Amino acid sequence: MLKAGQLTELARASSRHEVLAGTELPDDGTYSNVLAGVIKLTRNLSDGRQQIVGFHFAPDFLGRPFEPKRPIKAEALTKVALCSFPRTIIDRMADDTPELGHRLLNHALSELDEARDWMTALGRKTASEKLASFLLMIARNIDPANRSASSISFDLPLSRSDIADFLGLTIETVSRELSRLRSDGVIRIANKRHISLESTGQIEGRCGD
Amino acid sequence: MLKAGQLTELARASSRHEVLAGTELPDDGTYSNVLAGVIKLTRNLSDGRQQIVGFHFAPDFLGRPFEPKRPIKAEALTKVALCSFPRTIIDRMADDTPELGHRLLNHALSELDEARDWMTALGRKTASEKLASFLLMIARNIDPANRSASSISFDLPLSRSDIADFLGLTIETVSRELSRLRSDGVIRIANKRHISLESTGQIEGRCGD
DNA sequence: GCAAAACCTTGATCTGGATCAAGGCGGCTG
DNA sequence: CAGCCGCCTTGATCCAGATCAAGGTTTTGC
Repeated sequence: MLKAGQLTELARASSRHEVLAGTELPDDGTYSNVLAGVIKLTRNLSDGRQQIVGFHFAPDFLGRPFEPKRPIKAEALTKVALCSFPRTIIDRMADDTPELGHRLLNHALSELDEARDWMTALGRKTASEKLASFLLMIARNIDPANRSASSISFDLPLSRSDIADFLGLTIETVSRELSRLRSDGVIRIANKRHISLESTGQIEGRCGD
Repeated sequence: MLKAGQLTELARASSRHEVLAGTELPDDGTYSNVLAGVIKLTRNLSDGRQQIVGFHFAPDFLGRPFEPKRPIKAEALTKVALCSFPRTIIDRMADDTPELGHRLLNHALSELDEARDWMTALGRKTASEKLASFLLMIARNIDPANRSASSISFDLPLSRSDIADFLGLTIETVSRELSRLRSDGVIRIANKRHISLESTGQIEGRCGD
């Protein structure tokens, strides 16, 4: 898709780096590829209420070509490996290479689809449906190989408080619903953070959609 | 931004048409400009619960270049005037004219920003903050000239039931919160659908962000 | 290895918004 | 113009999830 000269140029301008969990990723006008790890995007109301409005899992784009600054903060949830490029280079290449422009557009559109799915969850699903939908989403994104597996096991990259901020609930409700899923035999929980989905079918049935 | 030949080609391939309020707009792979009116985008859960996930006000793009079908339905809320183009032409022109590609991308990104703002409202705002935010959003979009006016008056293009489906509330709560805003002197309501915002500052103060 | 801090769970109680219920108000239709 | 239907409002009651409260468990720092 890219020409040889472009690849060389990209390679020269790129910089790889790693950040620890908890690091805030400044919006420095840079465009990045997420090589490993998970990033959360949060939006705050003035009185401190918080909503997580999206995630970036590896491998994924990160950055806002052509866009004005927004009151959205990006923060690493796990150790994250990034490969960054100056925005100017990407913008120029997108002009020369329609295929790259398509990919940026497609990526934005699928983020939009996801945001709308979560609007539906936030507005119309019950707490227990929200938790089921959330676990399935994480399972499928944390390792793309899981997409169609019938039994999945993974480490949650989020604290209970982050989960609450994503699902529009409180920590206590998240904890209670996880306990309920466990006692219903739908999931297993080890060390608070390690989750096993016994049967994806059963979880899917609890998502409400 | 477009070359003369492209404009001719677009004009030849375009088709203008109007639809009545309530018409569903089929996802026929077409790309349209909304010349007048308001369109709602809805997503349904299998048991009938519904969420409105976005609106299109004139003048605005409508269409999903390069994207697979999604369980999202578009429906005219008012009489709508559209100018449609076959997707193939737009896609081809976007390849030739980077400026057009940028506009498509920018448009998708601002829809994404809006969706995320509403995620925050759905997850973290109270019913009364949701109503205030909603009225302000409608006021600003129904007539772009309103953007900075301090006192605005307009006809709601949505029924109470649509408002409820957008804000994740019930009809009754929407009605009660509107009554409260009226009795607090923040808005005036005539004929159920005609709203006057006495002072945008006061409404802004009730949006929670 | 001990203490403090951070995070999580579970129970008791409360409450914002849902649900149930009963009209009110236009606007069509016959 | 009477009666019906769709839409909206308002009141009474209920309940899912919030808030308040009290530990338990894991991690961190010294």
